[in-house]
Amino acid sequence: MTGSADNTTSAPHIVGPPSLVELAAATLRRMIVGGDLLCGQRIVENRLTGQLGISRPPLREALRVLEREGLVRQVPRKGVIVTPLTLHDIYEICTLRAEFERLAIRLGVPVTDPARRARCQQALQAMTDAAHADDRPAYLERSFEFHVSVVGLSGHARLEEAYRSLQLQLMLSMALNRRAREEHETLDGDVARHTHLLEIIDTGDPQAVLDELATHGDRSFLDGIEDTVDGHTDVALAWLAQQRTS
Amino acid sequence: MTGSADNTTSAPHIVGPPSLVELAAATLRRMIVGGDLLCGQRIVENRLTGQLGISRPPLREALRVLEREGLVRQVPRKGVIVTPLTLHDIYEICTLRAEFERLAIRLGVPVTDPARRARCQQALQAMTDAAHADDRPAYLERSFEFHVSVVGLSGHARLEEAYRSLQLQLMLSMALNRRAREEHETLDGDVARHTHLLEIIDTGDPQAVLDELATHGDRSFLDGIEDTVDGHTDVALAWLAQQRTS
DNA sequence: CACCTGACTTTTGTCTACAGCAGGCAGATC
DNA sequence: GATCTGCCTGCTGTAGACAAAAGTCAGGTG
Repeated sequence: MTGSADNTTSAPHIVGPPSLVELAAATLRRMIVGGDLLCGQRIVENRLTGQLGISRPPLREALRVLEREGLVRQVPRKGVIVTPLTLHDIYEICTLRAEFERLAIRLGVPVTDPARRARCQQALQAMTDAAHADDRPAYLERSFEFHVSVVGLSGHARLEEAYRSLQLQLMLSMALNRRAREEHETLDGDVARHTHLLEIIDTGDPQAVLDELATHGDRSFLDGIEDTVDGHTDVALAWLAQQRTS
Repeated sequence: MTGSADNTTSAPHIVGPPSLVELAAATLRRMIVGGDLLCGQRIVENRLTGQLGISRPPLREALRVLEREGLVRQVPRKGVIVTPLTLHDIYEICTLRAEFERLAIRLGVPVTDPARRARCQQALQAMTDAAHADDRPAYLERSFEFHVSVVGLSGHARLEEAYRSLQLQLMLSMALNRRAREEHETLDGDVARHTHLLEIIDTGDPQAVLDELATHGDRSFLDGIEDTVDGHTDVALAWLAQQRTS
């Protein structure tokens, strides 16, 4: 009626949000999961403002966001540190992430909305492109988005958000031993595994997808992880042992 | 070695954190779930600074926190509004919350750590006290904490956190029709139901707890909810119909 | 009479500045 | 020589102020 006929899509923002807060949050996420900031390392606000070229208020807001995402921990009057992960934390992250994936598959397979399926396909394509370009940082992000899109098959935005947070923390865990990321030689094999996963999803059989997911995970980063972290809970140790036997 | 012998507990902060951000966030949470701020209502920062007696930076940080919790929605350059809930949102919130509870029970029952069991008992006691004092706002908060403590039986802090966020959004949903909160006559009956739940937990049978939870929910707030919200997805409508038949 | 256009007001986004607390270090005392 | 106390630096927490963008309303024009 009042013009603007192409506003049918419910896109919240057509043009990227120029908010310094989100920019800073995104940059900090990359720095943390990329290993530029180590677990337990203290983050001094004034230090980062100079590094990012912004002022303290937006940086502080970004840090609040990252705190809610579980990437940093804020102690009042003391400062903020990159979340120090214990073995129990890693156990929590991995198991919950798997449970969320299972739940999403249970709710979202067989796929009803073609748009969701298309989103997975698009993410997989982006992954493939990054693999062919041998751009490992980009590949990691694309892989991240693909997994999120798979969880998005459930149509539950809140589940997707919770999963996104856990996935970020998983990447933080993986950053603990940098070695595991180097030995991740076969990007193409990884792409093949994900392509296969999407194929199984297309069959519409939830159980088949769950079975595939059970063996899908990349558990190489767990090698020798108990030497680099503290917090050896008994349940965590039992879980770790079970992960290695299967 | 260097004195301070009683520092065995890993308490992060002995004295409460006097951070204005957390204070403001807590106050805003109460205002939102209490119905002082309605869904979709716009929040003007300067308005609230005068109301809370604080400055804008801490308020903005608090709003970022609440945004991550799903209580408010921030649109760049436009402002922040209380999250407008659709029927599909309510469907998401209720189903995911139930799934998280089921997951927590599966992971946490039978109870291994006595401290977790004690926490539930303590929360239940606080609920009972609030019921006897007929303090409904306090009862709502205590009930909230009890449910969180039950999920905490799983020992998964991240699951507990995700559940806490969903529970908050559920309270936001309940605030949609204020009538449901008034008709909530029998506080004592509610206490009895929760006491019964804890007793079943003590039996150590997860399936029994799941069965109890299936009929435990307070679904009265769903009455006529489809008239007060938009976003009638087909899955949401189907779920709503199913909720009423069972 | 309806619509467009312009300036105005309100509100958000950001920056700079100041107050208060925590940790470290030097000096004095036992 | 060891320990305790007082200062001192640095950082966080908060406040106020400025600039830019969006919404609003009045006025003019077709």
